[in-house]
Amino acid sequence: MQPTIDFTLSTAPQVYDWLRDAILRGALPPGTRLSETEIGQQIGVSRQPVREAFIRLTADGLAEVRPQRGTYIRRISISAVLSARLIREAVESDLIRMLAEQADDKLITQLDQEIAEQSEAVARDDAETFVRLDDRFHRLLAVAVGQEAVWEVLEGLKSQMNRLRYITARTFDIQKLIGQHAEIVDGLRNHDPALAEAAMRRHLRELLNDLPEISRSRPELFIP
Amino acid sequence: MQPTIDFTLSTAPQVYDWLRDAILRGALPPGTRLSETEIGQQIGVSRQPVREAFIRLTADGLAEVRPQRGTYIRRISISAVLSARLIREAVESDLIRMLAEQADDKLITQLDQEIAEQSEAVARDDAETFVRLDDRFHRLLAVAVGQEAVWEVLEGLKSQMNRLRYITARTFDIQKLIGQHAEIVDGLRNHDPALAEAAMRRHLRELLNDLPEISRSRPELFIP
DNA sequence: AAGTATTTACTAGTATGCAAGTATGCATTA
DNA sequence: TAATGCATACTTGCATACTAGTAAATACTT
Repeated sequence: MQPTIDFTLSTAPQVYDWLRDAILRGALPPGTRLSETEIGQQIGVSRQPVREAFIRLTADGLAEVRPQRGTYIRRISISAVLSARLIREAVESDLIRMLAEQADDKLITQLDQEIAEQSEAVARDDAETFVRLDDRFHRLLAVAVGQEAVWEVLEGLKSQMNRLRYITARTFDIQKLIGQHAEIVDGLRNHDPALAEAAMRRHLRELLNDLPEISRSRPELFIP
Repeated sequence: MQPTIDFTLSTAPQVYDWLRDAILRGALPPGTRLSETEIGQQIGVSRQPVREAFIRLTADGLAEVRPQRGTYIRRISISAVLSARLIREAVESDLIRMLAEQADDKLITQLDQEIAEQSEAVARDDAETFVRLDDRFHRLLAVAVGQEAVWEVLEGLKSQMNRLRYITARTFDIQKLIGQHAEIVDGLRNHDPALAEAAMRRHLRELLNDLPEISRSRPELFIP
């Protein structure tokens, strides 16, 4: 596990991107102890850019600096995950209602195509691709109502949820999720805001179904 | 304009808090050029803690570092402000619906009291106090449904909106805002989720009424 | 042997030095 | 006069030295 640093560019952002990705993928599990010096030596840079990466990770809520003691990967905050889900449901519900009133045939066709791709991925048992396609599907809905900036905000909030997703990826019933995507698109196709919203809320409420079980079986990963 | 640095604590976070407050209050208007060295000399610390404060401000979207050129206070992003408002409306609407089903007499009394305090502030023509009370009112609603963490997230998003608020504070029709607060509480009093939600949406949709005018008269403060 | 002081090896926080890129004003040139 | 080259004074990015605080192992005392 080693990043490729391009020394013609600034190193600090590259260190940040590398560490952030590693945390979200679970390669650096909660509670892991990091050290500015150690990481710096590992990738061949001084403490300084590593330190700056740690500061940004702390601002993201992904790391925690204990002065004169060390820097630790933060445990997953259950309340932060639940908050992110609630916010996502509220916002995407509003967006989908707006979209139901203005969706045109071209968009519906595009969304049907997205769902077909998702089905292909699940047929190949390719969970990782599905996660990517799922993100793209929801993003596309936001872009279609001209609210790409809103999705960017949700993306940031989702970081805590994503950490969970990598832990629980196997237990998802992906086929069911795709069916829910189809229900959402049906709501758009019929220009029925209430239907689309109901489908979206049902969909997003299922995302954390297995949180209680996971947090019971792996308590060392979580804080309230 | 000078912060008081407590040298028994870490200085970097203190520098960050000071600069952030100055930006949100408009004391450092968009486009202002900062310098690590200059700020450091001004408050008697080295470049390092100032630099770390700049990094966090950049992560907040409040500053922008141009390598080898300087650090600048970011202009207010109109799309970010609009996104924050949309998200706030979606989330607070959901929260107020949940609250309408479970609000008890004690809470209603407390909210009535809050509104009374707001009226006192407007009677004294004390706009600054009203801004504080307004924040407390909305926060209280979130806390009452057990979603304080959600409000913390909204607080972060609101930073761009707050910069606007300090510019436009005088032009607000505060009396009208208080009336809308009362409508929201009436919805809760009658345990009528639809009524409460409608009042909340009406309320939050007015917050940016004067954005078009402000952005036309002060274009140097904004980017699309 | 148990408990207490001390040493030692770490940690992050801060200050400073150097390198490299940028902007600006001035001198030079056509 | 206008345009170009260049010296100079900035800027941030990174490396390094030093400080102070923490924790754990070790030595010492009772």
